[in-house]
Amino acid sequence: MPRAEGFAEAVLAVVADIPPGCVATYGDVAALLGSRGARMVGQVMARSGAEVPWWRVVRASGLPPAGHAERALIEYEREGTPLRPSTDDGGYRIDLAACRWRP
DNA sequence: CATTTGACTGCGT
DNA sequence: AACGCAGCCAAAT
Repeated sequence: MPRAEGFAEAVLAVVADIPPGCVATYGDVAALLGSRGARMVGQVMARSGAEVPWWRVVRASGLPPAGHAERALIEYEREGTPLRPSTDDGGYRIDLAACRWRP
C-alpha cells in the first residue's frame, strides 16, 4: 500500500508515466512536480528507483544516469530507444531530439 | 535548528 | 567539444 511520501511518490509517479521508447530529463521531471530539484529526482531514484523504469530518466546532456550507463544501455536496446553511438570508446548518448518525452 | 549530501543543470573557460 | 565551477531543492543526520 503506497504511503504518502510527498516528493518521492510524485517523482515515482511521473517516471512511471514515461512511455517505453521515450526518455525525460531530470530537470523535466522536476519541472512537472513544480520544483527545480533536478538533483532531488536523482536522489529519489537512488532511494526507490528500483520500482520504476529509472533508465527512462536521463541527464539534460543525453547521458544516462551516472554509474548506471551499462544497465541503462541494456534497457534502451530492449525498448528500442534511439541512441547516438559515441566515437568508439564504448560511450553513448541518448537521442533526446528523437525520444524526449513531452507530457 | 544547522549541516551535509546527492543517479543534476547551465554557463564560462 | 570537453572540463570546471557555482547554483538549487528536499530529505537525512
